[in-house]
Amino acid sequence: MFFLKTLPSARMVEGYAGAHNVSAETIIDALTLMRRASQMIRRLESFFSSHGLSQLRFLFLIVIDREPDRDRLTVGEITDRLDVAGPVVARTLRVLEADGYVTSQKDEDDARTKQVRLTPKAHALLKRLLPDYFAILADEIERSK
Amino acid sequence: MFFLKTLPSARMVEGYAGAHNVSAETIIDALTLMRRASQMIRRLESFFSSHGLSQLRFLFLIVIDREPDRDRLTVGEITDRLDVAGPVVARTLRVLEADGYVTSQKDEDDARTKQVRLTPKAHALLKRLLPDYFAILADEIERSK
DNA sequence: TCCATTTATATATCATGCTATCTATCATGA
DNA sequence: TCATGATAGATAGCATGATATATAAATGGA
Repeated sequence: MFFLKTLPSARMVEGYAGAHNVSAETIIDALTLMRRASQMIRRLESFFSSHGLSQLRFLFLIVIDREPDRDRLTVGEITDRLDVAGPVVARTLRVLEADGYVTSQKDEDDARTKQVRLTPKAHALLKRLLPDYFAILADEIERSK
Repeated sequence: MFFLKTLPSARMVEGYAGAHNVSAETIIDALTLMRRASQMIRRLESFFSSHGLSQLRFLFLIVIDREPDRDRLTVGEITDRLDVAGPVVARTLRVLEADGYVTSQKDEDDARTKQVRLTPKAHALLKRLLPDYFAILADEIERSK
């Protein structure tokens, strides 16, 4: 998350020592990118929160759901696809399982690995949330044009 | 922060029910925006962390430093400029004060408000960090062109 | 004047990110 | 075959975001 409400002007950026190597415009572009993304993420988190989820829990479900030709992933495969540390995945799994969105069971060939799959409740939730999710993304892109 | 390492393809987005109201391309644009910003923010946090700071602590100092014609801000003014909740500002202030980057004192006219100003140590730190900060922003913009 | 309201900031507590470390299981080569 | 190292995942504990609430000072109308 980026935490500045009002970006500096190009003049202000130029005023800072060290900004002379790069164009102030480039700096403003970078700050604008982070600001826009942060506003988008705040809105998404608020949306997910109103449905008892979070962005991470939603994406956790999505990466399983979107896998072609498979209906389950191991914890490690989920960790590979999500940009968070392993322990966060482990805890998120515990929460999603407690909430009845996923089930997990030991792999029968390798007792170290755990297979995670979505419940019907999760499929129903995704089906319900995706249209609004896409609508928010589209709206945020539109509004900044 | 956005937590997906690999974005879905346009085809995959189209495959999801509800995506038909908006173009898959728009959705990909939004996801790309969040992904790029998140990578940028991760890199910045790592940079700040290696200097004993965080993005928030850095921006806290910046908003005071960049104020024209003033060398101090109240806690409320800092909260107005930063996109975090009040209690986070209060705690960040405590940390920055303990680290010797800011000093604070009660306003003499209004005992409720507290004036915060940068120490010479903070000015020196900003002067040292800003060139690298701008270089990272510029590099991240370049790399995604 | 004085009590009710507003304003400025701090405290308490929770949720969730991180790194470091642990346990259990598997694989391999002397 | 069994000790060594690699791999999968979980646990411990910290840092820092959020919301709800408390405290203290200023303000303003009866």
